Amino acid sequence: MPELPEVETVRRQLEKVIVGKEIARIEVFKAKSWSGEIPTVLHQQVKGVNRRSKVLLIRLTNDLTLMVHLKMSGQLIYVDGAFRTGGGHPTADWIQELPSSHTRIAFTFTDQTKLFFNDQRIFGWVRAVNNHLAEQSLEGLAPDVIDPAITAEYLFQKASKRKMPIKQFIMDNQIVAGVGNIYACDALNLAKISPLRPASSIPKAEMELLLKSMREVVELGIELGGATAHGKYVHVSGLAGKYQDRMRVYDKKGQPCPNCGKMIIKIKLGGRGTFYCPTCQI
DNA sequence: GAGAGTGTTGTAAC
DNA sequence: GGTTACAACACTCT
Repeated sequence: MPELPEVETVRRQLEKVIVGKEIARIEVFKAKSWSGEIPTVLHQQVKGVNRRSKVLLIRLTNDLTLMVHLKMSGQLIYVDGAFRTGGGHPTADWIQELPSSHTRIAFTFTDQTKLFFNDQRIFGWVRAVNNHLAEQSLEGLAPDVIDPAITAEYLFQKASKRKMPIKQFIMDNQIVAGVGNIYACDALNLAKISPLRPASSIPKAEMELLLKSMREVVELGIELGGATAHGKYVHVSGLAGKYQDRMRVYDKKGQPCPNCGKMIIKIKLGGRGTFYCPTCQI
């Protein structure tokens, strides 16, 4: 689930439904998914919901922050009585009882609404830390790709000493945050740049085009509520996103390239599936 | 049964 | 010290 647009979508939906609510109860079903002192979080109100890269920051009244990372398969699902909130269309496997076998943590608010943290692969986590610690742990993260602090000049400079493939370069959170595998593949296709090119070989003008392309696909992703890739087993706050219908090359091996109509191929790069068009991405 | 999956992090080797 | 490569995390689906 988590690419930046998915996390931002969750953030926006959460903001609408949990700000102002008081946490009455926390059930931890999987110890590995949680860290923090539960009593410090109880009876606190949610002040706001922020995001930094792919980390959600749920701010509480006592200067504590609940940091949430969904990693590969996490979901935050808000349940208000019998209905899930949001806007959009529930998917078929929504008709399930919560907590489910993948529920790792459940928050209950004083008005009896609930927030479930589901995570199939248990890579994700929720941490209750004080604000200072939260900031500290985010220090190494570069600004988001949609942050004006990221400029083509900055990327060009950073890339100048890097021989690593450009795709790995733009997915490096210490360079620029928020570009995951799907959006990296799509941005490179939009910019017509081969994912294999060494980062240092990209001239400034092309870097400008690449940055513009990264922003374009990420912003489209946010607009469409993120992607729900690989069919059904991932949802955005319980609702399917629509970006998957607009993906350019990701998961489209053998299909025609949106630029030139030639066939998209799949390779492995840095251990990750990488889709691109060898005809026009050069 | 093998391999792959939307993400990070730690370690080891250059 | 900077950069790069790769395994590991744990589980489900193809």
